Amino acid sequence: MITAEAADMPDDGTSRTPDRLRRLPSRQLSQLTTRSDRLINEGLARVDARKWHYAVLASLQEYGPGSQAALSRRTGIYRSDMVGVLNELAERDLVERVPDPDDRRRNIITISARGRRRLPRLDKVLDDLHDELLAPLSPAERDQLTRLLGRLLDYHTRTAPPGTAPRRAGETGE
Amino acid sequence: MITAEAADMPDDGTSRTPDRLRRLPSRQLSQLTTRSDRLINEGLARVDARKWHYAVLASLQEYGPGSQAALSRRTGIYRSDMVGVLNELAERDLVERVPDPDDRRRNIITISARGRRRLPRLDKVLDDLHDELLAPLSPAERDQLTRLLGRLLDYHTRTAPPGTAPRRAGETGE
DNA sequence: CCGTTGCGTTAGTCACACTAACGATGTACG
DNA sequence: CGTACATCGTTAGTGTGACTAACGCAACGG
Repeated sequence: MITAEAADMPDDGTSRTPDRLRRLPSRQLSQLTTRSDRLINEGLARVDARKWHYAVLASLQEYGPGSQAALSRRTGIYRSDMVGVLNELAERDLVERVPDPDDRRRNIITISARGRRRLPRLDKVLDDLHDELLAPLSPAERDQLTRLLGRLLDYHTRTAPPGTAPRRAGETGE
Repeated sequence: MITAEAADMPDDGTSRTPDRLRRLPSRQLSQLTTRSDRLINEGLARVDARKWHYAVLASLQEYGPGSQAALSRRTGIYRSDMVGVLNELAERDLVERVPDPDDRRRNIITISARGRRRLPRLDKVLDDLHDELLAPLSPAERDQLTRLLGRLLDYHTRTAPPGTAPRRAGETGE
């Protein structure tokens, strides 16, 4: 009783997603992430921010100033991409980038007063956005979800730290 | 007692992710999805498949043959991208693409014998990959997770069907 | 002194989601 | 019956995110 083609319900298949796909966690994750990312990006764009901005500002606030490389490690943003993010933040006077006198390779990034003021504002925006994201879930369920995700994330960040490159495997056709 | 900079634990910040970020569901989702996607893509690549292949084959198996547009709707793959996916599947003789005599705009896509044989193989591969993906969770927890994700997905697919374009909002700088 | 390692930066790759526009066809309606 | 509109398959292109490669420079370590 899986297919619904020969029966009396005329189903050209236009209807909806196959069962095999609907319950596939990897698929649920990527679909939901697509929605989530869109929601967050749009919301942050409305206040002229991006999620990387928040990540960097939060990191500076919690751990204090640091080099770009350190920031990269804290936030998970690649150091190649960090350059641009810091440019954007500096343009907006949310951080200051000054050369480290003790190690002339480094820049030291500091959160500015303006950046410090910005952070709670972004907290609020994100909070509201997550309210929309998690709308159908009760507080307890939201908690469950973040705990489950947290555990998975822990597991996978331990076993596969970034830099573990994606393999390109056997291509038969083409 | 939030920051750990002035105390006795020398924390250049290289350590780890700020708390604000770690518990952010949207962030957990995208990070986990990155890992998940990598895992799945690599796993499928090893058997010369991609997730879209699976999606299309599963859809054909469950709902029977259909036009490319119908397949798009079932799988969530955009019809612009469906072209390429079907090319790949046809190259591998997993589907057949024949013009619909009743509607000359349409192609009718049918799963081939080979495709039908392929599907359980992919089921197995995906099953194993999900075992790795969800490794730290008990069966009950895995179930919880998929139910929570399912509900969120339901909610957001109802309220924001694809085609709801991402807004590009006020850019002050640049 | 020299090799390695870390830093900031530039440039480029690949996949994904999505838009725009096209020509050919089908459908509805006045 | 004709014409406006919708749908189909297809091509091309956009923006973002994650990531690699390579660079020149500076620091560290033997």
